Amino acid sequence: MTTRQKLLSIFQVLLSSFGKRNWWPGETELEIIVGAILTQNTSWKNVERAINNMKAHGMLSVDALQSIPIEELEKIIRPSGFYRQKSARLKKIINVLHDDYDRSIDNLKHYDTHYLRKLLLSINGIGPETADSILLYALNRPIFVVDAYTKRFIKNHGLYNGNGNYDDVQQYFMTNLPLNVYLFNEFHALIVLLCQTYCKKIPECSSCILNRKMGGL
DNA sequence: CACCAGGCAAGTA
DNA sequence: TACTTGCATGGT
Repeated sequence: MTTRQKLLSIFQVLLSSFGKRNWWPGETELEIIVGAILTQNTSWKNVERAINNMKAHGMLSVDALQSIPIEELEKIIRPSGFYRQKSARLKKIINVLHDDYDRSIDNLKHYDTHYLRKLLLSINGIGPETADSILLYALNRPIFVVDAYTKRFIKNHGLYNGNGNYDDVQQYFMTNLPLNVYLFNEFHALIVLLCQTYCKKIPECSSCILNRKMGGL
């Protein structure tokens, strides 16, 4: 069984067990970008509070975020934690959109994925996971998102024995799977749900659904 | 009470 | 290069 076959069969088990996750929660591309920053080391529940506050204040537009004083933005996103850092980070990415890309996320769509990843990573406060989440979930690019759950998942199930470095883990998935937006979208979301449900801690997840349905792989 | 959550950057050795 | 620390709220 090749790695590709193994990963695809895992994906099928997760999909049939949990169903489509339909990520990313969010009505617009900007809301997805905002959520990607607000969820940095933060539970999604708290991010929802912050985003709801933003909606109530009409803050989910490039122009509104460009205009609002940072002190006001801090108050609005406070429930998401790290609000001083995150308000500054939101301001930085909005400044790039506003000043360099004509206030429109649509204009980003003309650029290739590699260029956009470099652009996102050049913005202070956007690291690899946030950049890749934006690329996959807001801009529909075939980029595999790696997070703490992904690393826990491959470690717990003995799928990959590298050093756990972000780029290496990402390459493990991207060289062993077809570069498909739908696949990467659902796979990442399903890994998150799997870990939230079963694989709470490294190194054991004996009750994990994969162990039961696939004989421990 | 301690520990964690859909990270990142800056500082240290 | 590889590790440590600060950032901050809300839930368990």
